[in-house]
Amino acid sequence: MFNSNYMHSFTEENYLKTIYHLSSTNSLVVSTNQIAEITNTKAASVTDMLKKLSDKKLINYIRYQGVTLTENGKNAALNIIRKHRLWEVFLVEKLGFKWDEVHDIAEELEHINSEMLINRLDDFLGNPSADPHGDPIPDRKGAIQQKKMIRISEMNQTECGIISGVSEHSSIFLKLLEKLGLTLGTHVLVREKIEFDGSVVIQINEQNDQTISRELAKNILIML
Amino acid sequence: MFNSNYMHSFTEENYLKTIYHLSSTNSLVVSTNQIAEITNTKAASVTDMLKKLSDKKLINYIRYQGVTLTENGKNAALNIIRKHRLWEVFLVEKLGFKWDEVHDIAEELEHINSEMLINRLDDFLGNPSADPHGDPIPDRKGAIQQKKMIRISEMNQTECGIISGVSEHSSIFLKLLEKLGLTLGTHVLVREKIEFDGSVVIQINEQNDQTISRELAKNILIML
DNA sequence: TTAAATTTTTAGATTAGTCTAAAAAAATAA
DNA sequence: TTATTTTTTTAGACTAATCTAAAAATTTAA
Repeated sequence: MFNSNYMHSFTEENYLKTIYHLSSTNSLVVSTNQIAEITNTKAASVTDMLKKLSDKKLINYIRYQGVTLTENGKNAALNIIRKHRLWEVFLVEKLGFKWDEVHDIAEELEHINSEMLINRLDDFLGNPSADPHGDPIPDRKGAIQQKKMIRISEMNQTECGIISGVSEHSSIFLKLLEKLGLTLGTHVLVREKIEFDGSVVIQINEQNDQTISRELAKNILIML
Repeated sequence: MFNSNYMHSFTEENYLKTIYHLSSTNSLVVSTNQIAEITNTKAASVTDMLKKLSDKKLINYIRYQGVTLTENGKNAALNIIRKHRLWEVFLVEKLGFKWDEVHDIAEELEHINSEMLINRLDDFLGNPSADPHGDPIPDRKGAIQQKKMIRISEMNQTECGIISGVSEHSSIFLKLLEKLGLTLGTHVLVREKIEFDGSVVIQINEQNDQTISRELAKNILIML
């Protein structure tokens, strides 16, 4: 019953997901060491798994040269990401979790295997287009509409927009944003950019001004 | 992160659940072969796992003599059963699944590890006392209030009651009950008991009469 | 453009959960 | 109460996913 043709093991799924994320945030071609770091394993273990995923035609793999996902591999990865993000919406919208509490639980739920389940969940949630962190949710065919967003650190003085995403998902970061009132949907206007340390003075929701560090400004995504 | 002290592997959890079920439906002491049959493994594999569970103090195990659950083992089993049944309620009540469709998905969901998740799910569902098949849901302390129920096959002529549970959970059986209008909450009166083959003539919801086989009558539970 | 450093792969071992075949214990029957 | 059958355990092997140590390939630097 478990692990039929079109199914992949828990571990294989995590590798595919990792390769997808690395491939879309860093270089298109992903290296063994990059994967080892994210999955908390050793390079030797990664090599073994890459051979296996390559045999299954889920990745394009050439020794010493890194990997890319095949069409099948990409679809599998997007499906896992779809499940992860839908479950996150469920946890926040229906069960009252905070946005910094849902990642680990969704990491488990994303491996539950039932297309019917996930499509019904999707409908139950009203077919949301983004998860609680603003990340887009692939539809049932794997199509993902990536909104064009810009980091606060890349904005110019007097520019403004709405906080629509984050590029860092750690609980410590999300809790801080919450405390500073920098949650999704917040209106941000750039008052001043401090050249010395990269910090930015912003106006929040057309009210108070606040200075945020470069580290913070780099990880908050704005839709203009 | 995975499998800390108080956590058990997917496989260990399934063994504990199986032992609990066998212990409460058959004899208190469970045999190696019984477990092998339910878990679809060989007796030799079961013996290996029994040693492991015994080392972890989850079962009382004496070679050649079968096993019982320890207090810890019983709590672990009840927690898995709680999760399984709450997820079944979720699937039926919130996602519109039918009662014969939820078992396999709940088999996967029951292994998701988060006490907070399951307690919030419990609240979200309105703290149900039974799952879609009428099986009682243990509370967060593992307490389970077993309703006193009787099989239709054990009822006498002229006795009546409400269908409140089933002792068989296969899709084929549940679909049949659905077709015959014998779902939970249905009122049943015993008109006649056919001695020859054990079939029973029943009146359904104070309306039409119907004859059901012994096999069916044995697996429908009534609250008088 | 060779030498040094880094990255990646191979070789061989380990663990969890499973298997088959054979041995040991217990239950049943003659 | 001995012989036969059944159940359970042991012994030894296999697979997936991991590891360490060492070898091979690639990249960087002198």
